[in-house]
Amino acid sequence: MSVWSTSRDEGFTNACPVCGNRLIGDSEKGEQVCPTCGYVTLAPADSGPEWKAMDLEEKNKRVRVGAPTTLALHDYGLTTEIGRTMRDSHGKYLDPAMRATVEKMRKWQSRSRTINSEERGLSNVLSRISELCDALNLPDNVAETAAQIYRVSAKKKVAKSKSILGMTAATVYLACRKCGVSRTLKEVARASGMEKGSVARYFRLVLKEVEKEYVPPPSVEKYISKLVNVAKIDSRVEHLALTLSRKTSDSRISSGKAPAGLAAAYVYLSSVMVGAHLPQREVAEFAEVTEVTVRNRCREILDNYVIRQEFMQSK
DNA sequence: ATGGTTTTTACTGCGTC
DNA sequence: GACGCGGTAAAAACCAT
Repeated sequence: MSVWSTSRDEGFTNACPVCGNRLIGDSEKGEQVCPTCGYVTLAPADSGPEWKAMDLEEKNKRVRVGAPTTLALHDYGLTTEIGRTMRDSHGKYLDPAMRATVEKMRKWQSRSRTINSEERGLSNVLSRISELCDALNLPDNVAETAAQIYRVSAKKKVAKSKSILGMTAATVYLACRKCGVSRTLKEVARASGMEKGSVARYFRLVLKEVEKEYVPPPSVEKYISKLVNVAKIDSRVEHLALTLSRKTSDSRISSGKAPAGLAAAYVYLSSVMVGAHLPQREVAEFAEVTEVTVRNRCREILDNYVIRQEFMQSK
């Protein structure tokens, strides 16, 4: 980052952005080469008009749409280019094979540079977002939503100098909630390899800055369906759990309680009533809560409602 | 930061197979 | 004995203030 944002004056004593080693080379020509990885940079001060003009032409041919060329070209006054001199860092001419290689590199370099750094960063994050969505087996619409959220937060500068990992996890989690897909913060955190707490922090940030109003977590019903799916439970159990949940939707029971725990309780109760009788242990495990929580929710449901036979018949 | 609420951890006792 | 279940106290996590 510092490499890209330093001013022209001090930009020449920098470390290689690829491997971190100190760059060496001809500052008069404006070229600097990394002795280790071969990274070459050309200072904007030395970017002569001839190749600049060529680049503009090339750009106009290749790029159909995008930011104004001046903006895209100049990278805020800092640009990276592989020189055309075909000499190595000691001024010696390169052999033909090396010339070809460098020529190829230069071509790619110039192509990739036609996209400005902001867009490059954006596409990087967007691909990370879709990776995370893949890992979580999320449907396309969630990935789309996540991408949209990130675009907005990038535009609003919320993502500025924030961890890419944190932002991707937060946007994906928010997208899940917006789409009503039941993925817990825990699951998203696990898939992204982050601490739950830090994902939560980023999530709150994105929620506050990008999504003006509060997005409620998925309903208990959603959790029930998910739980039944992942645990491959009889659909009769699901049906009963859902009716049970609807008939007893009550602030006394649900307010302030983790939906996953409630869902587990409904599924457990239903499994007993239907005769499948899953162990609490299993239901709790699939719902990612503890047995204690399942018991507590069960007790509260049974304390507040008399569950009559009708529920079982009305399947 | 704090206090209230919820969840988890860890442990115990009970009945049944 | 092992297993499933119910309960409890205390720690930890969470959330609004």
